[in-house]
Amino acid sequence: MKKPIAVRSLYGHVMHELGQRIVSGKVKPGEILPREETLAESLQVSRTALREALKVLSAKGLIESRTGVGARVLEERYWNQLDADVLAWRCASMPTDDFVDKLVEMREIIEPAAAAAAARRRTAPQLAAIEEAYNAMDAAQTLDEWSHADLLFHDAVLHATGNELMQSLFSVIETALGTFFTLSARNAGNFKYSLPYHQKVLEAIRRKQPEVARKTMQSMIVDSHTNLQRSRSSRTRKKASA
Amino acid sequence: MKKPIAVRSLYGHVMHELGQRIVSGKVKPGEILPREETLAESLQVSRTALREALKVLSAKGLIESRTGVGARVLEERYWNQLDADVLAWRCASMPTDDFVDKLVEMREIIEPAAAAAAARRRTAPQLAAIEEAYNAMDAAQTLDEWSHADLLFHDAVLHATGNELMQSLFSVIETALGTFFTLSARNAGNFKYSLPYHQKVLEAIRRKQPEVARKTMQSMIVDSHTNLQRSRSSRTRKKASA
DNA sequence: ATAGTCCGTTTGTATGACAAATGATTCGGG
DNA sequence: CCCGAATCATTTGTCATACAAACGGACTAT
Repeated sequence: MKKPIAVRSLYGHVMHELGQRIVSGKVKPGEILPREETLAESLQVSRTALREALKVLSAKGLIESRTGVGARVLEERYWNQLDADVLAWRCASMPTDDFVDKLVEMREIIEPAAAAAAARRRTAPQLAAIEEAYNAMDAAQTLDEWSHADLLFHDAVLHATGNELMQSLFSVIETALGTFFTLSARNAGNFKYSLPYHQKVLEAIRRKQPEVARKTMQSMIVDSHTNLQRSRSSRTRKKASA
Repeated sequence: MKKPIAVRSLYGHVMHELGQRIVSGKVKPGEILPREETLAESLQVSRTALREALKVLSAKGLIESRTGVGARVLEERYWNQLDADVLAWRCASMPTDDFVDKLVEMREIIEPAAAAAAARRRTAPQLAAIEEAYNAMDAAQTLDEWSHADLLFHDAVLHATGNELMQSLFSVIETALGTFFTLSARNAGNFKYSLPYHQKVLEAIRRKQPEVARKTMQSMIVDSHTNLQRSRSSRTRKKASA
């Protein structure tokens, strides 16, 4: 789930700006950022605000500051790739096909297992939350309403596993679904095509049938991936004919 | 893999102290921390250092600072549970059996899938890295050497998936294995008992046999979980007889 | 050639000041 | 008496400045 507040403070803007520069590759791993005073000046903020941004970027594993040397951009293997901000920055410009595939692979690993665990252990209120999300999906009139309810559904399933480590993976699912909605926005005709899948998952979790839940969730993801590839190839064709 | 530097600066100490207080439950979600000036004084640091610690804790989703109100501890669902620090704080005092089970569940979901993906896509250098780790495990004389090599092995497998999102889950495996080594330190007699499993995983990845790799990894985790439960029940018995 | 020392550079920490936002309190009108 | 609006105290947000500490390269003496 999203953090309560999403407003960006001054330091937030700076962090966003620098984070995006790093993730997008405008500054590459190994490079040293300009010294704090210079950076602060070029970004029009005080050194204090800049330093808070650098501290957070450092916590996300993007940079490492050392006395007397400066802030070095770390290699990608040190990046906190599951961090919601890092994921968002990678999707800021149109995400690579390659990256989309990786997101889907993560979903294929996480969500079927989560659905199975939820079917085994869900409590009544957890089931109710899933059902509520499903009903919202059913009632959705616009793509926006649908995508919001869809996120709620998948979050509720993760929550129903009763394993909070699982739920922290929501950032990955959120990014994957967000990308999917963006890419498939043009063929918005039948955005509710996956509703039956969701219903089957809900039913399997209600009836405590782990393997049914797992397989159905698996099918849903594979299916949505297929759809994505279709819209991807049409995009390619469009590009080639242009 | 660990970050290059592990030394703790002043702000690091403060962050560690406050983070542990929150994760351990000494201050509970919903509570407001003392005002910055007071906190800084009681921790013997300047407000500057304190604020950097608070910013990072805020980035980890543990707290939320609001002007005129103070820093509120957020509910656990907002915590960045996969963060290496948060995981470490949860294990700081002897981890709950409940938490260990959750770690194992994550391993059961992640690692078999990772082993399968690695068997499908590993490059020659990636395989070499896994093999090197295996050889180090084989040659290990002490529990320390073994655990270090073991971490390298599992990290190399994650790396061989070619999916960097996968590799960021290493923090979970690291914490799980670390806990395992701690809990099973007393019966350190045959700490190398899982070597054959590792060999089979290595071979399956070498021969590009995804399903063999998946199943073997799965068995290894189940087996180590069984071992853990054994040492856990002996601990319980000891406690009961005391 | 090499080890040790010096020195400039850059981050780390401390301090003091003010701006901005929040929530409670007070005041005024109905 | 009730309710809304202005006011005020409190707390974080941002800025500016100063100095301490660590790092790396240059320089020196052996």
